[in-house]
Order: sequence, then structure tokens, then C-alpha cells
Amino acid sequence: MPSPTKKSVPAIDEVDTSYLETLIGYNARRAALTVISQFVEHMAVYGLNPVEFSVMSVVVHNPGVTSRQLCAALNILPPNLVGLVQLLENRRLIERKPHPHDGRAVGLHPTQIGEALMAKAEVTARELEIHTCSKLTPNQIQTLVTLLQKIYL
Amino acid sequence: MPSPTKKSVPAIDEVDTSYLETLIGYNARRAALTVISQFVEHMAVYGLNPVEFSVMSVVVHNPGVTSRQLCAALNILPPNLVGLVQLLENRRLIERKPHPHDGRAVGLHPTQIGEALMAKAEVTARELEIHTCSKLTPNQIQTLVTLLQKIYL
DNA sequence: TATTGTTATACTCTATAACTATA
DNA sequence: TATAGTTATAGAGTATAACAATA
Repeated sequence: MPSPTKKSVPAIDEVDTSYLETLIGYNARRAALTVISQFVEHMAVYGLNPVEFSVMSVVVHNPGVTSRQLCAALNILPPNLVGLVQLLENRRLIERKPHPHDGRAVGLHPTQIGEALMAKAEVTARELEIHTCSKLTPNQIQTLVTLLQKIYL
Repeated sequence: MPSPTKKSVPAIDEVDTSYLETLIGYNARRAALTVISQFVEHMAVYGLNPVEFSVMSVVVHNPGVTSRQLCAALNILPPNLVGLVQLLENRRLIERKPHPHDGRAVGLHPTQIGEALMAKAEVTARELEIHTCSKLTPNQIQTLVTLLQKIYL
């Protein structure tokens, strides 16, 4: 008489993901998705998703930056930036001005509204770090940032 | 007479992304994209993208796992897993068998072909870690994994 | 000839609602 | 009534090719 636990096709009680959890790629992706979903949630009050936030941030810290420079800095493809810039311009967060010495290029500048919005948004982003990394000490957060940059920079 | 550098609308020589580089979310996303693009490149020989690799890995290490369990473990929505499972089944990498004591569920099992493929793919994935993290010591890789898990687990 | 910005478009990934079969 | 698997579909994100204007 077979014991009750003997089955030719057993069921899985708890899924073992220990192998995947040893891989950098798996952990980086899972962590990034967690951080980003919290970012989306808390930045909704400013009407900014992560990409819009980073574009605005680069424009505020680099007034006059061109689309090409933005694309290179943020790893965005030029066709995908066009609609983004138009959206931010329509919201009066940025302005497009002629480039000082390249007739092909256009400089992107923050408006007063854009600067005011980002001043608040960047404070929120900083507070969000603490919340997202609540299980990490400030020292560990700094270590994490340093190690991540060694991968992509 | 104005100096040549005096411009009302100056150009940006080099884009300053130092603010964004202090944010966990920005770094996690950029690092994840770098790691994943290398993974895609090196796993193409097996015909597996990152999601297919993780599904296959969980099935191999948890024979009989159900779709629901897979979804919960890998953070995939059930409708998006359906096509994935069909694809892997068509490639004879997994098999669907009746669940031992739940008529609604279906157990996913690796075939011999699937197990053989994943044995090789997991070796490649391990080698890829070393390549992707060439600027990190084994100790730093371990630290990075631990810190990332504190965020999403 | 090369580059900036742009349009059009396709492909992938992700998300939601609703259905069926079973518990 | 709740859950597993599925279908259909919508939306977001990402990709390539090609064009006009300027360098």
C-alpha cells in the first residue's frame, strides 16, 4: 500500500527560485521594477513618469541641452523623444529655443513652472529613496549605487 | 565688446547627469538594462530571452509547478504567461500534465530536451555574470545581490 | 557626406476585462 | 463564491527606415 505522499506526478508546495536569485540580471530587474513602481506611484501627483522625470531633471540641470544630447545621456532613441518633448512643451514645463551656433539643433530650456515643479519633485524623489530602501542603511545605499554604476558606466 | 564665451543662450558641452546618478531607481534601471542586453545577446544561441530563461529555470527546478505559481514567483500576469507556455511546449522544452489533486490546474514539467538545454544555458548564464561584472570582485557581486534582494524581497 | 530633428510604423511588453471549468 | 487557465484586446515602451534642413 503506497504512502499518501508517494505520487508519480507530485505537486509543488512552494516554488524554489533560489537559482535565479543568484543571478545579477534577475535581481537587478526585480529590484528595478520594485523601485520604479514605487516611483510611479509617488510621482503621479506631479504628472511625471520616470522617463519624463529624468528628461525634466536633465533639462533643469543642463538648460539649453539638445535632443541628441538628451538621447545619448539617457539612452533614449531620438524618435521616442519627440513626443516626450512635445508633451512637456505643451505642459509649459520646457521651452525650445534656437541653438546658439547650430541651425539644425534646438536647445531645451526649463520654464519657471518646470523649475518649480522639479524642485518639488526632486525633494519627493529623495524622500522616496529612504522609503524604498528602508531595509538598507545610508552606507549600504551608497554602496549599492556605486556597485550598480560599475555595471553600466 | 562681448567676449566670445558670453552668450545669452549658451550651449551645453557635456551633459551633467550627476543628480540622476544619485538615485537608486535610475541606477537600478540603467544597470538592469545593461545586464539584460548582454543576457539577450549571449542567450540567443539557445533561443531564450530573459523571461523564457527564467520560466524554464523555474520549471526545471520545480517540475510540476502550475502557471499560477509561476506567475506569482516571477511577477508575470497570467494572460501574459499563456503564450509563453505554448511557445515552450511547441518547442518540446516543457510538457503539461494533469495536476495530481486539482482538476483546474495543470502541472508544467521539463522534457529531456528542456533539461539538457537549460543545463547548458545555466552554465552560460553563470559565465555571463563574470563578464558583465568584470569591474566587480566576487565579493562585490555577492554584496550587490544581497543589497538588491533587500529591495524587492 | 554627416548630423539634427522628425514622421511613420512595427514590434514587444504589459495591463484589464471577461469567459469556462473546477474547487 | 472563489480560483486556474484562457481569450481578446488595449496601452505603453522600444525598435528601424527614411526624409528635410543644416553642418
